Amino acid sequence: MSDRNITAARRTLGFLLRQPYERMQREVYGGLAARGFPDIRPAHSAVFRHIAAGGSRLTVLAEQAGMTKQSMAYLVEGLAEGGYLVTAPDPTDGRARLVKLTARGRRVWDALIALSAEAEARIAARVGPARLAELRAILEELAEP
Amino acid sequence: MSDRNITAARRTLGFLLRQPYERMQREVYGGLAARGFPDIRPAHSAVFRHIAAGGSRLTVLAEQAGMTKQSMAYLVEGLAEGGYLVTAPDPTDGRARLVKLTARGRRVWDALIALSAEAEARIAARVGPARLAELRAILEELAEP
DNA sequence: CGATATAGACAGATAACCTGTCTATATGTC
DNA sequence: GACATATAGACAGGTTATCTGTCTATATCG
Repeated sequence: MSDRNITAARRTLGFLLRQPYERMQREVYGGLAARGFPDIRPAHSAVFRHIAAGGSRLTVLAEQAGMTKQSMAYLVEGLAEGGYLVTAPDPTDGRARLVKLTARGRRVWDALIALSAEAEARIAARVGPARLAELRAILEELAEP
Repeated sequence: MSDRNITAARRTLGFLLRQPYERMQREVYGGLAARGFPDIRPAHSAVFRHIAAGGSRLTVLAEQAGMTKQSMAYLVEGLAEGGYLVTAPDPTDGRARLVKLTARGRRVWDALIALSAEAEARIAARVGPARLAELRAILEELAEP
């Protein structure tokens, strides 16, 4: 009734992908806020996802996340202010600085993984573990090259 | 090597959902630009997706899209400037205006549907139609309540 | 050593949202 | 019909997450 256009055209795959993605995002970042990290936002995952144990260069992080150095610098700056990261000069290159997680940052990373797993478990509870595994397999296949 | 963290934790479902979603988005809106609609951006789909044939009220569009009236007004304003929409007073309510697609707006809608179908067909070509149908079925199931 | 490339800082812009407030118009109640 | 309340949307202003362009300091290569 309200969505005459959509149902006539049926829902696009993009729309169908976005719904659970955004739902998971709300659940995960809501959970993070509830666990005492209210200033961690979805965009920050670009940092957490790629940062190496021994620290990473801004430029490398930006490249891995597929964004500009400036954008990454903005995200890193916010996280550093919140005490999730520290930066130190790179001893092997005077131009560079290494960005490293603090203990607090590592706790966020752990929480992020745990909350994602919980959200995924809720999906398994809804559609069954087999369907979830199928979904995962297809998405992994799509992610490949 | 670079993604030690991620592979250790394996890729989150959220991450796996986002990749094809963003890819489709790039393909669809890139295609739209190539077809002569370079000023249509992903956010505008919130308007196209919900607008009724006879015109819709701003407030209704905002509600259907899950955003504020102000945000919807911003999107509608841009589309009206581009000649994709017109607004007219609602004859049944002096406070309201009806937002309607122009012929140009309808061409965008058609292109949006066609380009989404093409993107989906490319996925079918990669993973096979059966896998795509499975993906769609699971996502539809997740979208339900 | 000098030319060129790279790391990241600084300045400024834009898109896509948000909250809060205000006016005009409707609507339901007495 | 008057008045209280609700609704439609405009106006002002803020934030987040990106971008481009430019600049300096440091490296590296020939």
